[in-house]
Amino acid sequence: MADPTNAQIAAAFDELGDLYELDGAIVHRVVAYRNAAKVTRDASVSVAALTRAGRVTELPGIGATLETKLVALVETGDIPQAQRLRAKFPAGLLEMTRLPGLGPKRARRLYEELGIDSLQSLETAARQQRIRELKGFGARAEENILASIVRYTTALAENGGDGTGRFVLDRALQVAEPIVAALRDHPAAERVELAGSARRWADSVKDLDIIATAHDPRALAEALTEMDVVESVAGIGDNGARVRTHRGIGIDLKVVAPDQFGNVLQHFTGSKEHNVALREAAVKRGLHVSEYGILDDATGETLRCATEEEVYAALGYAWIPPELRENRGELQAALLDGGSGLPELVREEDIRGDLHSHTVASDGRDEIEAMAEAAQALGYEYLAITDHSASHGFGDDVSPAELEAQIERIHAANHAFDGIELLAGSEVNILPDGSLDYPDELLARLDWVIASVHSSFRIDERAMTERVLAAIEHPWVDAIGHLTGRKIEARDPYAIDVERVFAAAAANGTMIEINAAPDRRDLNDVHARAAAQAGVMILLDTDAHRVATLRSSRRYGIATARRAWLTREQVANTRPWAEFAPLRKRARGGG
DNA sequence: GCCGTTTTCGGCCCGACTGTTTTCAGTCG
Repeated sequence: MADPTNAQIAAAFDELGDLYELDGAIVHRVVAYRNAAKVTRDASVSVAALTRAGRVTELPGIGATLETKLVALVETGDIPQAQRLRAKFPAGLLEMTRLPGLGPKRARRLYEELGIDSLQSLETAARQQRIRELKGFGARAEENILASIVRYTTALAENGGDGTGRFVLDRALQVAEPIVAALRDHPAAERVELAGSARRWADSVKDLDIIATAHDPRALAEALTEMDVVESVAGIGDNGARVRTHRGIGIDLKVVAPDQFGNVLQHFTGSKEHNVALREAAVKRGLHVSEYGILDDATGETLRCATEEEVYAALGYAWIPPELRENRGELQAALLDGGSGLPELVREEDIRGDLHSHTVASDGRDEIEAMAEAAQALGYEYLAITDHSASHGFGDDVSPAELEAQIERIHAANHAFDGIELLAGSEVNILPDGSLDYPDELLARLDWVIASVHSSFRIDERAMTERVLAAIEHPWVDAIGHLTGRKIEARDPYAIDVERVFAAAAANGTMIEINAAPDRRDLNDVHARAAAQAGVMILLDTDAHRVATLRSSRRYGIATARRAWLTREQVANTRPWAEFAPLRKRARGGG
């Protein structure tokens, strides 16, 4: 049996936490499981392998008890305590706790006192007005439960996902950025900042938080509610407004006092895990952090901060870029006294070229020349044209003969354009057996080859890993594209042993891209950090299929790189062409 | 269940909101 992936282990911890919570365990025990799930999900090495090596308690939040459970999970595929609790609580009960407003305590009472064990029996009981008979429940509770069930089930039907209703970041920013700009332009506004997971550049967001200060808070709140994008207003007052846009995304505007702006912005930027860790560390120094200020036990005074820099400084830290605020070591690194130092993160303007783009030769929309002009407009020194290969299908495949003609076209364009190097490339399919779909002689004639998986996603982890390793070891493969194939909020990554992949890529001098397409961002932040630590040269590519995305996608790749703690040096295509060219495997004698 | 420049036991971030209460538990972010 294959080892469970980190994602599978994390899911097992989450499930056990939920089950223990239903079972009435103290909250700290439940939190311990949720922490362990997150640590596992964020781990850059195989937690199963660490468990086998007897080293898993080196992970923060994993102690002797969880180690025992991990051993059982790795060796038998399940955890005995989970089996026991699953028998005790029906699966429908866990689903009930996912309804907003219905937690483990109340769900369990519904189960024990009314025998309700599913969303269906819950709905029936609410309609029959049997729930109000329970002490602590009333008619309002029945209404809310029915409304929650409707929202939950329609969300499930609409996005086919888990009903969490998250938005890929670019969709959310398309809404958020014009709103923030408009609020900043409003005469009543002083400061307006996006907060929350959008400010941290997370893969997806649930809703949008905007923090502001204003001469006339009410006027600013009204300005938001009157915007065309707003579908409905859930609330408005002197402290802000809460609205829903036509796109279905909720926006919470908070207008706060200027001397607390830093506290509030820091609090609502999160992440939750970052804030909890920040506060726990502060308590040990007699400081209590909240969105209103920092209460000092010694003086009884509350420090209010107009800026985030003041908040972090008061707690002994350098200001931490929002992309790093995930409790992945950033607090330790930011300590003013004894920290190891935060990395100088790569920036959008550091990028000097793009190594993955498409044209009309395959499924792109624009011609070589248009893409070249767009790249030049971005100040790039190089652009690789990498259309799909011979077996791509969808009517977009490029036969070997067509590729030969494409090489000529690209080289001709390269002569026509001054100041930019146009690379004749290809995004070659990695076939299920690990072979490529062009002959080696043709691959050798190209200036650049990026190899990707575009078919047979569901083969098992071992086969997928061997498949990609074959490409990594291939002499004419310079880089690997979108390694895990995930589509954010739409398609899970395929099973692949990223540790083996990164080790092989580092050993072979094969680069791995962060594909910047906003619905891919693949490598993800955790993988990209692990890859760089393993010595892999990271690329930042847009996979642009048209002129516009050559620019517009780039910042999502940068965001992932920054969330991965990457510096400019760790991203290969921050280098000028003269330095990048010899880094290609084919230039290093790889062929 | 984890963890240790106040601890191997006794702590574990902080506050708002909701609905049901008459002082609060549960839930959420």
